[in-house]
Amino acid sequence: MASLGDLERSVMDLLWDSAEPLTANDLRDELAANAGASKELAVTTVLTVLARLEKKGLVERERSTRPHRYTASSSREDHTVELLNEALGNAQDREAVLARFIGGISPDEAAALRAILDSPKSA
Amino acid sequence: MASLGDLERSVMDLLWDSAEPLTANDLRDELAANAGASKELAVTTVLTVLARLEKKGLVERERSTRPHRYTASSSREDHTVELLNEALGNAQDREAVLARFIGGISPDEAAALRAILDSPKSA
DNA sequence: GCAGATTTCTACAGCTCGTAGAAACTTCAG
DNA sequence: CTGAAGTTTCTACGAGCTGTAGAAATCTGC
Repeated sequence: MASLGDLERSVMDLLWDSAEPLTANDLRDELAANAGASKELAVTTVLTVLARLEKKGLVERERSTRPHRYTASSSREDHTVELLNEALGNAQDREAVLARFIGGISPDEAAALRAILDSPKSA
Repeated sequence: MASLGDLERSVMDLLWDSAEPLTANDLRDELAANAGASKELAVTTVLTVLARLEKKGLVERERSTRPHRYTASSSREDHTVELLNEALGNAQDREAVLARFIGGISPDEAAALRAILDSPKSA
């Protein structure tokens, strides 16, 4: 239950980047703006996608207000972490994977990682 | 170009676990054994899946031998790392994600990570 | 109560995946 | 060389997911 389609992803990106909840119309407008005039989606299209994202648990909807307002149910980072864990899930020897993974990241990120590991975050 | 279907995944698992290249018949038999008698796939089914996996670049095929022999083109770990990077790919602030990710792994793995980071692997 | 905005329902085309038969091809025995 | 048995390729279909949206139902303010 992870991979998103292109449009679903675009919608999520907008929701993640927005501090405020957005309506379907807001999203339609933003999508049009971001993609140039080439993309003039029908509002029903956006609503369908939102309904699907809601069903997938990725967005929440305020039904109280009349134009329903949608928000991402978790941050982009948390979502990405979920993806990472999912990808790691079906790996038996996690450590071997992590080793290789670490080997491939930039020195900056390695430094950041070390800082995180050494930080007293595990209270 | 990442997610595999159930059967595709099963086939990859067998190929990854095998030191030797396998034929479609080998795979059909193993699949039947692993899944109990419930699964008696036609060989053509296995061949179709193998062809698709080959097209995806996940398996390689020896056409020289008569029953073609198939091998995974990269190790399970390398493949998983690719998935990880793919998941991270569409995240802007990789460090924030990594921080959260690290926060969620087990102490053992954290220790392993530290060891990896500190090791003189970057030759 | 109605017009306009909004949401829900229904639908379809394109793609992937599991599944496999039919047809073509290869190879070995006789 | 010829045919049978094994192997591979071609073609296909149904199910599920995604982009897309019209039609119909619903709501809301005037």
